[in-house]
Amino acid sequence: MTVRTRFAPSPTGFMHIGNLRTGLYAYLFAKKNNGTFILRIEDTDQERKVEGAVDMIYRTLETAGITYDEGPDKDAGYGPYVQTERMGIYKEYAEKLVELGGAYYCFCTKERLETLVDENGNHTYDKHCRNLSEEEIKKHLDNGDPYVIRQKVPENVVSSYEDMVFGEVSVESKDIEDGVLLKSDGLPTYNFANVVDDHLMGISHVIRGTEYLSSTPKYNLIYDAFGWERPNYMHLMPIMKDAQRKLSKRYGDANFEDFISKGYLPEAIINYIALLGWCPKDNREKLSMEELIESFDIDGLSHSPSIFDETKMRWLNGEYLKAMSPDEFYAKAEPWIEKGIDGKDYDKKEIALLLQTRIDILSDIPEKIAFLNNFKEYDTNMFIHQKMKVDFEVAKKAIDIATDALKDFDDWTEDGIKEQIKACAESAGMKSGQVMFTMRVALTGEPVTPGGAIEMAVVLGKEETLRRLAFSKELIK
RNA sequence: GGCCCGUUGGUCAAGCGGUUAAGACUCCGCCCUCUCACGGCGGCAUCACGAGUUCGAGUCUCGUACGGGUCACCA
Repeated sequence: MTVRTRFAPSPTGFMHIGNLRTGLYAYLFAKKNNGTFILRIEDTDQERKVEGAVDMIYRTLETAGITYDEGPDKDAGYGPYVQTERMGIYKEYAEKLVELGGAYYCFCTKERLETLVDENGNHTYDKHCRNLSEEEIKKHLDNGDPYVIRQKVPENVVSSYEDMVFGEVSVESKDIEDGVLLKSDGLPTYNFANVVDDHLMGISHVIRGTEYLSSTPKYNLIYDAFGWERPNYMHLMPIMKDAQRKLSKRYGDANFEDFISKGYLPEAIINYIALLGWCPKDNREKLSMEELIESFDIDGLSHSPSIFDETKMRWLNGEYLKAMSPDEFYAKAEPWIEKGIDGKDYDKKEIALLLQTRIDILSDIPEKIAFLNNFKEYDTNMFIHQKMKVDFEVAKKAIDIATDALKDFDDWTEDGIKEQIKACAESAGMKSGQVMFTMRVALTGEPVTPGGAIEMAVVLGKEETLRRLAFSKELIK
């Protein structure tokens, strides 16, 4: 069987993580089965359309590494791939369905429809126009009366199908409404456009959110009425913000681009969301796109919603950062380091080396190195260290030792400085650890730094190192 | 409310009738160590509840509770 899957987002804003995951799974499933992955833009809802949203979809898929084989700009004979460019098609098929007995004209007014509300406030259609005679229909049509075309749901049948994730799903036809297929403005509803497009585009596997799980039998009835082959279905549980709420655009940072600008790597985001609702057979946690394709299987799909946990995504991102070569990491980190040192003349490569194992996301960088261009009065209590046996007296002595050791010293390398400090500490009768601890604080004014005293001295350079030592000495007094 | 779907630690989750109920994140402790981090080792903590089927149930069935979805000329 030729596998053809599709991702059909609506251009109504930025690309939401949950939505992206649906696209990812459709992509993985297609690639796993040597199939074709198709992008279709579902923009029939003109009211919710957002300017620039289509570009956002392209951009997101590209940086996420999800490449479609067919789409608006890659027509393989099934186009157009944008629903508003397919408008003529739907009306034609809706009329065809009427001929086939699977749909009918409905001339009910909005006012009449509004009176049809059940005790729970839900709209229900009473099939008023289902059995209009040929003459009545013709009369309305000739009058130019506005109309919609509704699905003619067969009576007393049970529509069921085998969902690839949930197994058998069935719904009785009495629970299915004669829904609108073609609106009075001549445009199709999602329900209809979706079926027609999926069929015409030869979609073999429909992969989408569970919100469609219970309406799928209704769509199947349309396939049946046309005499079309039904596709296979895979419904996906949503990604949640917490136990009750779906991840929502309103909470701000649930979209792909935001995470990218916060310093997440696209591959880490993809990896993480792939694992939300799916688990590979071997339980691996870090997988590249190729590995995801290789190990993707339906068995691993979850039957229950998953809560999005940014803490874990941070961790995963950190793993990706650590796995990079120093050069790769530097390329990614450089702009953030620049931001942190604010134009000061420090060796950015050296700084990158210190940072690589100490951050989870790139945006952690500026804060971690702020002390480099911001060194002023600090709390001297930092010098007091029980375990190290350092107090103010020891600290002053240690600073003196360090200063003396370095003021005429020129081998400004890690090894060089380290040996020099060690030697001088010992000959002064002090533990090198005490000197280095003190020196680290004296050089940074921070309780926590991305590296020890020696590394800090190397990054700061000789001149700045001596200046800060002197400054700290004064401060302790 | 009707219908549909679901429920394993705080979170992601493995598990497909017999397990000491994996693993990961988080958190805590220890080791390493000039702070932190990395790395290594260890720890806390889970089968929603009740019946049934069975020699045996997280795994099967049925109820209950809880959660989600859906009932539009939105997608």
